[in-house]
Amino acid sequence: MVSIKDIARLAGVSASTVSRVLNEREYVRSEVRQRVLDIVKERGYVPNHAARSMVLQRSFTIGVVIPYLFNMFQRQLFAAMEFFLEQHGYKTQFFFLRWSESSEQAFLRRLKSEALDGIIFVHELDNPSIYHYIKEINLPVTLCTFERTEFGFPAVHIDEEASAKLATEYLIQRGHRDIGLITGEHFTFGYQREKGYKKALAAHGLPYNPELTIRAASYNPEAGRAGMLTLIKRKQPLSAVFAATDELAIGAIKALYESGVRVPADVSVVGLDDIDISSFTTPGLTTVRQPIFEMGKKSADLVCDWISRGHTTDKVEQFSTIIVERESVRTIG
Amino acid sequence: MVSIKDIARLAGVSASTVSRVLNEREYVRSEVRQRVLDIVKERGYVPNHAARSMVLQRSFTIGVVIPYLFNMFQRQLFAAMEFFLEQHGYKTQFFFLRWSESSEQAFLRRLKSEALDGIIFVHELDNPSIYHYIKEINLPVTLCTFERTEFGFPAVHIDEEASAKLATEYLIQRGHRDIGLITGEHFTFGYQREKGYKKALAAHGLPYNPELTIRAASYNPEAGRAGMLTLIKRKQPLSAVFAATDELAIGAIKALYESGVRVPADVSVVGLDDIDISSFTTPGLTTVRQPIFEMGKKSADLVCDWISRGHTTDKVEQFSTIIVERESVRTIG
DNA sequence: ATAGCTTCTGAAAAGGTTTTCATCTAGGTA
DNA sequence: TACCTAGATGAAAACCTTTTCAGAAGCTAT
Repeated sequence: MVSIKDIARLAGVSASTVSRVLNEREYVRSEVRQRVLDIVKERGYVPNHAARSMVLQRSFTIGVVIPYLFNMFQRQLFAAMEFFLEQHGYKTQFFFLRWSESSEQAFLRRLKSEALDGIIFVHELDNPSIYHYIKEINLPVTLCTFERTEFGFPAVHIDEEASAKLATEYLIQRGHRDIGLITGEHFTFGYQREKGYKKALAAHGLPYNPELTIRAASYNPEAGRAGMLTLIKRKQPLSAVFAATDELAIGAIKALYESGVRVPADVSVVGLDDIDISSFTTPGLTTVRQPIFEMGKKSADLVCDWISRGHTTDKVEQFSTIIVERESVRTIG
Repeated sequence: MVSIKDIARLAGVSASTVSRVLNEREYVRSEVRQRVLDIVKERGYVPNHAARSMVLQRSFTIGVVIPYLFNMFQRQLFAAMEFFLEQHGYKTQFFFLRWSESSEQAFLRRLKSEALDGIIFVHELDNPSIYHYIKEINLPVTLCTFERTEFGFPAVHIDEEASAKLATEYLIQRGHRDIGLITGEHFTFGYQREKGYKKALAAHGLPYNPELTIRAASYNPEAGRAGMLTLIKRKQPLSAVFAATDELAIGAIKALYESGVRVPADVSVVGLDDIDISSFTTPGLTTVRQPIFEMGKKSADLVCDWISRGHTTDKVEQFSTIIVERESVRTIG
């Protein structure tokens, strides 16, 4: 590997001068500059990243921290983040937290060992000690899909509760009274969406029947399918289901189909997220759209803002959500 | 940030000794070792990654290079790779190639600037110059989803052609004669799968009708939907479609459904990949299974093998594929 | 002629680690 | 007693950059 010293020697100048040329500093004769540039090009010289990041005390990379459930929603979010982070000149480094103490420790170690320039947290962590640490070392950060106002971190999110309420009310307005819920555990959004569902019922004077809610093991289609199957077994009156994520909804529809229940003729289903596969299911999934791409972009912009500005902007961006009507809901009565 | 020197000072020893303790070298009194370890723990010291990687001339990270089509197949592949790479003690760094000359140059620059310990290439690149360069600098590498025997790189892949042939023959054996093809461009697997389709027709004495093949703009559901729509417009006799990827198939089914054509009653569809959403579509997608998880694992194992062994194993692992029967195909006649 | 700028350049330090080499001590051997 | 060896430790070099500081050369203003 060719180093800056090699270039210096070849050009008959010092390493400092080469560095000045490369970093576009002033005070170097244009004739010298050209000579150095030529040699750099000829030899294919590229600055060593480790050396640079050591002396500069930064790594030009943003960490994206995410609990290990690598689903379709996250895929879309990542694609957006990576794209815009790169536009800002940063590399993206993913950290998949695997929900164990040791994985959290490992994360903290990596956080210290690599001089990350910033972090995006996707989904809320169980253990707030990490946030305290980040706060303490004053590392640029933004939260994505949730907020924690007490830390003063910038955040981008939707109103989870209101969105779930919107989905549920959509069903109520179409005459549904016996509405099931399939949600998951461990993540705040799961609980918030459950709360939104309950609020919708309450707002319309509908009783809450615990027999109609399923707390699935995860948020993926398989969990949705299993959840729907047990819901069916309970033999409660049921005309519609709100699934807390589109993936759960897709699984639920499959379970209904397998059980000979027609969607939406017999049971209606609405999801939340609007991942891109949702417009390709049959029937098309009626759901609440979360602007995934824009949220990814905004997250990237906010960390980079903090970094370049040198201090937090403390900005919380709440994106609004809308119903997107497809074919999985019917109007009754 | 606390450095090795701080620990040394605190423990009343030299930095060398601390380093020896941390790297589990011999020749350090157990009493001293314990003292150092205690202080390391107390201060939360973690070695600086940039410094280590500079002196060691390695980065403990594997690059995963992939053309920018971040689809569901790749999501599953990534999840597997990242998981096993971490088990081997490596970090994963993704490089999304965005199909421009400049993006390839940028990739090469990053390749040189970060001392990657190894690379996994997913999907074949248009431009073989990168492979030549890798070969030249003798960087541990493995190819995933394709092979290039002339370079002697280890590879994990399936027989694309045979798998497509298998899918097509499955339709032929069920009495289908007028079989459409929806594939995509730019990627070798797309062309190989097309070839497999043609071979199946030929092997069974069926004529190849170019009016029945669609070369879609991409490999995602949207492209599949658009492709199917134009195929329908051509008004050729058609009883089945082979879609080169499951995502294309999902889009095709949607288009059929929108056009009032029943699947599988009127037209049968088979895909290839068996991504995990395929068992959740309605009807369930009959497809050819590619062992995605195992392939991801194997790719990780092979690079790590090369690294630890110090020389290439030159091993090409061809995974076998099987039909997984679901509900999107009917038997006629 | 002197002092004081400007422009350009190089030497050297710094950043945090690993490793080599040298040194020191204690114990064993001739 | 003199010498050697093994174990334990520290000093210093090396990895590759950037940046600070100092100095040289050429110019302008006094």
